Amino acid sequence: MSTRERKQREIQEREAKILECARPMFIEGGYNGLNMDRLTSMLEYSKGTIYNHFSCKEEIIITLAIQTLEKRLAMFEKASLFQGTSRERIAAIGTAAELFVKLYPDHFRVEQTIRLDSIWEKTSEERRKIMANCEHRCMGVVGGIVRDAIARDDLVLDDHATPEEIVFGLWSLSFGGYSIIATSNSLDEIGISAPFEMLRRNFNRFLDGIDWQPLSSTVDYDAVFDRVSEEVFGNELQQISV
Amino acid sequence: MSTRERKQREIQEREAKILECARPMFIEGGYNGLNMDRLTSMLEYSKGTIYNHFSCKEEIIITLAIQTLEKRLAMFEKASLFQGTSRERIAAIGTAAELFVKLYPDHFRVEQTIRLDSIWEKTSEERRKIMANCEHRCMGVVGGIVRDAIARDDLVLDDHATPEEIVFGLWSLSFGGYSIIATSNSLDEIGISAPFEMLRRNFNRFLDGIDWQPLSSTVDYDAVFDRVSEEVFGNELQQISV
DNA sequence: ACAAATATTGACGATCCGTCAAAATAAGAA
DNA sequence: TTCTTATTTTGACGGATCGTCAATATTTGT
Repeated sequence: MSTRERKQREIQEREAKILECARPMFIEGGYNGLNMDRLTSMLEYSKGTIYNHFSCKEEIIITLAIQTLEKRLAMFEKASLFQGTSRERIAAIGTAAELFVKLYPDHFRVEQTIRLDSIWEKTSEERRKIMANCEHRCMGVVGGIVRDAIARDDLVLDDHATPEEIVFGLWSLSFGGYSIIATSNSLDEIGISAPFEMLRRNFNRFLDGIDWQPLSSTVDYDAVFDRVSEEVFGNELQQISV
Repeated sequence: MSTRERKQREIQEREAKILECARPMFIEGGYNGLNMDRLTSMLEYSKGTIYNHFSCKEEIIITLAIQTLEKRLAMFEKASLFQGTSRERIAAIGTAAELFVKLYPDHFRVEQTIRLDSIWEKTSEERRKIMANCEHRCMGVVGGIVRDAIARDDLVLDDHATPEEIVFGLWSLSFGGYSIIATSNSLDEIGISAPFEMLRRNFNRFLDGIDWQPLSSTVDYDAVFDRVSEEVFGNELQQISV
């Protein structure tokens, strides 16, 4: 029965090939750039075979998104294991987020596309769940650090605030910042140069705002960024120049 | 020569009609939902006439975005005239941003679509400039308040920080937050209920983080939100229930 | 060796964008 | 008013692309 296994492996490999071919096409020209006819002619498989793997174009795109979301989750989980104060650990998450954006600069465009309702509607419930799962686990990792900070008295939340509210804040700030960086043309012109550094400082301003100890006035979190980059993500970073 | 003027007016009116018809189509089904053939058959004009106004589908969509961006700019300018401390005035901007999102809930989807590279590329330089202008002026309004706060000693920036950096922070936080609210399904499940209130509190956390006086611990900025809503935007709000 | 089940193919139908030659209308001249 | 010229409007059509499905090829089981 080894033929059965071989067949399965071949199917897996083919799926990987399809995605490998589709990704640069999408990066190049977005939703319209990913052309099913061209994809067909570039691969050695026919239209029908590709449609056996993915029931529609949108399913390919959401799978591209899932691929990178899984990388992000892995990076967040690695970052959360960083040894240090709770504030250093949340800084490590910030580092992971920034390095992720730089390692996979196309991810935002894929995710932005897939979130358009007209496209989202055509994706399968199954893959949507995988995406949601990735996201929830990412938030879970961050939430864990917030709760840990509270447990260690590094952070005190006022009356009705929840850890999720803080996670939402960090998420908003990062997501918004990276979206602006990714989609806005000519930030320079409006006085925003070195936006990544700006975002990092704004991240610290938010954390200082909730009095998450120790404050950025007493600890150099840029140094933490560098340490995390090297100690935790040294491997990943060899491929690019930050 | 009154016929010439009449003709011009008719063209203006027709353009308005096209956009009026296109907007609900786009809201309903996004980029694909805006169907040029259907648009044609719903209006009493033919395909060619519509293409005399807009050289392509994307031009219609960017014009929809510009329409609401102009409303936002007007709201920001109105908000910036609010009489009070600099911190109250920035709170007024926050109020304007939130009310804008609630008044024009479809704006984010339009803007998200237009920012996709594959669509952006097809828009005219002319309309892109109009969009950029709207955006820059919005940021200018906010920047003005930040500079005013510095001049009044309500706010002190550290060494290398610029007013633009603060604007970028507020922009990231708001844009990110509203994007998440608009596109994320089931925020409830992950512990984020009443996200607008959360975002407002996070907005204040950021401002407290940079020590913008007077802090939210001494002033009830929710009350300011209510005052601004009524005093400045009472008219606009009659049409909706916040 | 043959039958049944499964996988693959690519021509085709359907949809939709944008064009352009022809028709209609408006403007100007006689 | 009537005829000519300029402008505007029309909608049938070409071209591109998505997804289907009957026909073909391959694999599995007896």
